[in-house]
Amino acid sequence: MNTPNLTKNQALVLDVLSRSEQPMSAYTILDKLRDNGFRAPLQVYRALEKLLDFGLVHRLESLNSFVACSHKHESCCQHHGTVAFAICEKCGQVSEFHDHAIDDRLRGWAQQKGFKAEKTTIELRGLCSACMG
Amino acid sequence: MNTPNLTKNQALVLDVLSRSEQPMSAYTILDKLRDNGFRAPLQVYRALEKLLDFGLVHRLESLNSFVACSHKHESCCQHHGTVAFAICEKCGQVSEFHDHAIDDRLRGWAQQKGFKAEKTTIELRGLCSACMG
DNA sequence: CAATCTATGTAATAACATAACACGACCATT
DNA sequence: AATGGTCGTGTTATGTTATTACATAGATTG
Repeated sequence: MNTPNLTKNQALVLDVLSRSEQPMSAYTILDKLRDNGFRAPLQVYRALEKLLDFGLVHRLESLNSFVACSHKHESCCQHHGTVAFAICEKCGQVSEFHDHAIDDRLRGWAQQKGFKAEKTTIELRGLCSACMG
Repeated sequence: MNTPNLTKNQALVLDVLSRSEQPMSAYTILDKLRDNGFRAPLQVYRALEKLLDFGLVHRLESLNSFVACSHKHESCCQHHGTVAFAICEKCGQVSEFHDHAIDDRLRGWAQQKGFKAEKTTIELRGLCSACMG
């Protein structure tokens, strides 16, 4: 899944997400793109679907929101196994990380149980160091 | 957080969830409980909120659904650290498991980054062994 | 040119979740 | 018994997230 040329809508959505410090819901993205001709949620969801496929964007399940992948451009996260997220409840900052040991344990469990994992979600909700005070 | 006596609504919701082979959305639960006098989503959500607190029910973030905790009664999951779920896309079966090594790695990452995790979500989506064929 | 594929636009609706307000049961204290 | 507090509950309305269905336009290819 190499990152192909993006369509206009995909580029707009990715741009908005990339500039944001925080995850955004589809509807927030929609609002930001009204001036660019976006009228309906579907325009956002369709762009997001592709961007997720390309690995340029991640979906945060526990927030029903989306973030741009923090691994800037070219050859993104595919190489790193599962992506984990630490989400600060206070400031909204999201840290993306990878851990091979965790991947191994999950793979081990799946193998032992005969479970074939297509997609793995790991999300920590809490407070980042800056917000702990 | 010991498991206290449940109220009528909490008991009804837990009962419905416990009998189900699959995770249920709040609205599906609501439908099942119409005959018991449930009329509005809030009745379900309020019961779920408490059951989640008690650790008798888990929320599956990637499904916007709920399951009864598989550790039957008394002294549930609190003792096991983070709970992980493997969810079969085909049959809906959910397997709940715990892994101390994963807990350790996540704790290690958090400690190193100064992140205080309040709640951790681990969900595998895929196919269970019975559905792989 | 037709056939097809992909991206797009629009409207309507479905699915998930919460806010706001009211009422009654229970319990403690006065 | 009266007061006040907390908690569970019921109801209506509303807010938020996501999808279905249908129509159009452009590019590509046989």
